[in-house]
Amino acid sequence: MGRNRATLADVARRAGLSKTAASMVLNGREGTRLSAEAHQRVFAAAEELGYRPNIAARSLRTRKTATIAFVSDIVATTRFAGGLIRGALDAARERDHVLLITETQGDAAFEQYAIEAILDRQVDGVIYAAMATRRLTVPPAILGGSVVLLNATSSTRLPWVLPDDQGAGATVAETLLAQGHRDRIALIGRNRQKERDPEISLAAEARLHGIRDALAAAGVRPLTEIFCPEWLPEHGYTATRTLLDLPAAPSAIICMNDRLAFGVYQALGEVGLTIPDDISVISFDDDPIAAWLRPGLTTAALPHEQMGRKAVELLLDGDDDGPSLVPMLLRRRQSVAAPAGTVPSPRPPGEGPPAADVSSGVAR
Amino acid sequence: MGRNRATLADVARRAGLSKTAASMVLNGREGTRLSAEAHQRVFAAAEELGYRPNIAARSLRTRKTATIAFVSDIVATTRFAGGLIRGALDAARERDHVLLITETQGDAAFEQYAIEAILDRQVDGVIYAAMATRRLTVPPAILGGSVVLLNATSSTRLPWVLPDDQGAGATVAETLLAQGHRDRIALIGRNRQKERDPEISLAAEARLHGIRDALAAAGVRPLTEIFCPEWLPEHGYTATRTLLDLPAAPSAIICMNDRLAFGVYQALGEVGLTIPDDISVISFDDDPIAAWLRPGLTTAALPHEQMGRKAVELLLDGDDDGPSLVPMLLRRRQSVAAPAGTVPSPRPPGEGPPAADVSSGVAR
DNA sequence: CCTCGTCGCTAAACTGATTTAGCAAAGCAT
DNA sequence: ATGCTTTGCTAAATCAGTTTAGCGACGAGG
Repeated sequence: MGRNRATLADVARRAGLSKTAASMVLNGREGTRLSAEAHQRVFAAAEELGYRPNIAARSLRTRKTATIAFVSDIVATTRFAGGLIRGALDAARERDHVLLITETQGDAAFEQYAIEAILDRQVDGVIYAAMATRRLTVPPAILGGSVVLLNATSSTRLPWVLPDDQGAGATVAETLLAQGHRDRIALIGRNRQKERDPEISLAAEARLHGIRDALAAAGVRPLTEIFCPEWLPEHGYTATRTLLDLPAAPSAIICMNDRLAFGVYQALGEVGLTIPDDISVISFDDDPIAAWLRPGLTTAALPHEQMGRKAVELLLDGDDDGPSLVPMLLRRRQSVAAPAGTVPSPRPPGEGPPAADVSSGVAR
Repeated sequence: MGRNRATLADVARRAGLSKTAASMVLNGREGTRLSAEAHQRVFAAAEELGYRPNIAARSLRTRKTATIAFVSDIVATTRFAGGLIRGALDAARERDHVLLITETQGDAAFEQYAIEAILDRQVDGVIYAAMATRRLTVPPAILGGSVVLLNATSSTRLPWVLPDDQGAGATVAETLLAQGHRDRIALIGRNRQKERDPEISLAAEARLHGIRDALAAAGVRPLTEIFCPEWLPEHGYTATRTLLDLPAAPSAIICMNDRLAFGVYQALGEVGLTIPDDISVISFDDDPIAAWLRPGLTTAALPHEQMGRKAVELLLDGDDDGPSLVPMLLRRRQSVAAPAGTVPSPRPPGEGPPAADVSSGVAR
């Protein structure tokens, strides 16, 4: 692999010039006074030899490696990681960079290893990513270089990229309101721990706020809010059973994530309630299951790919250092309808949804 | 980041020895005649200075980078990728290596970019991975070095790592047989394309063979085999509706993967059939949804993590070049029971499953 | 004709490691 | 005392680039 590759010296020799000249031409150095003809000859020689610079040699001198480290607590192994990595990968490729991936798994020793591996390889920058949107502590050792936090914030003053969970909360609430739901909107997935401890989650509080504020703006309060120890299907299931035992039946359920919603579907199915005719369900994340459920689950999508992309852009381009809240678009499927017994607001065919602006999930 | 790191020269100076001596000591070179005291001094100096070698400089000389490229068609962005990457990451870390990740997305230009990036960085080896278990074509440019195929085979003579789909097929069939299912076992997910074209899938045919052979060994033939254009929940759903319209009702359904099984659950739920009391369901993959379904889906798990690990081991250790079929263990949950109207074979508590050897999913 | 500046280019230093070739001193045999 | 080997260590080359310093030729101005 890579045996007998042409070196810069080979190119220079073939072009009849010095290594210096060849280097300058190939690097497009300004202000050099090399003739147009010299340029031609170098380019031709490089082309003919299929010359590719040796990155090790180059970075020995320049301390640049065209490599970005992607360090995550555990993200690389999660189903959510895909988008994050893919976006970063794409953006990196566009900038002729490559991604070095490591995982700390929340283990101090592993983190130490990752840091050293990164430092040893003199990466040009570090993307420090978290699986769950949260606040984390960045190891001081890497603070010397450029670092971008992905799906995370930190007490350190560092650029970060987060999904706009609060905006998504508003979008979700407004979507239900637009359909005519008002006083019978239930909320599943309240969780004190997640809401209070930013080291665990930033999403819980933000989503809750977005929902509450949007409802309040319409003069509405949630009918019930059910707490869940975790955001897994089983908890959505039991929460729904609890909910259905309550005297007042909800017309719509907002779930704090899609896995909860899956549990809601299961519970509703068991008691013979139909989505969305009897109850609407709406949620967050756009987990793959959202598309697989019947009926398809309407949900505010985590923009993982754009987030990964953005992180690389912040790291490498640096220019765009505005707010890095990435909007979460609402993926409209079939789980939301007007409340039962309501005449849906008239909507002539082909005129689009009644609250089109809401569906765009604008960042705030 | 990594400013003013101590160099080998610094260590040598502090130890009062030459760079040569320091280098040899730190690399644990045999046959050097450096005194025990010299060793001590070098180690002490390196320790005191927090010396870490500059990898660029080292690999310029040695052409080794302690870096492995993980090239995939699209695997890095899939939910299935997690385990593959995590296993590789772990095994790489144990061997003091790091992973460089690229994705070709099946695009020739991207693949070209990935190859060049890899060659430029002089990685020590390449893991070429596929999302779906299949046969693929390895770009000749990387054949000069060491390459291991992960979740894929190739016409090129290269070591590969595959899940033991055929063994899993047998395990699955035998599990149903052990429960007393015989002549009413239906199969959902036949697919001519997948079964015939190894470039699309190697799993379909292997699983089918495993199932058929195990059933045949018990003198049983599948009751019905339903074809599906894809292996998605909706296809499992419609396949089940079709199945239920047939005169003979199945006692158990084997699905070619978990997403199909999800569709089966949906269809069965709609018509009011209970799993496993009315019908048993069993499947392949151990997709996250398998655990979320109610009842939990019994399924032969794709051993992604072990596969990723194995790939690195083959690449770096090389010694173990035996068959790299990684067994797929059966994840026993609650979706399989004895057929309705059957007295379950007596099984005293605490004695383990009736066919314990089957449950271990031995590779074959 | 001399000096100075610009043009077009190059030699050599430098990056930080590994590795080859070999040197000085000590030990040993003759 | 002399020659040979072994011991313990080092100078210098090398990897493949980038970068600094500067050289020779030429033209213009005085």
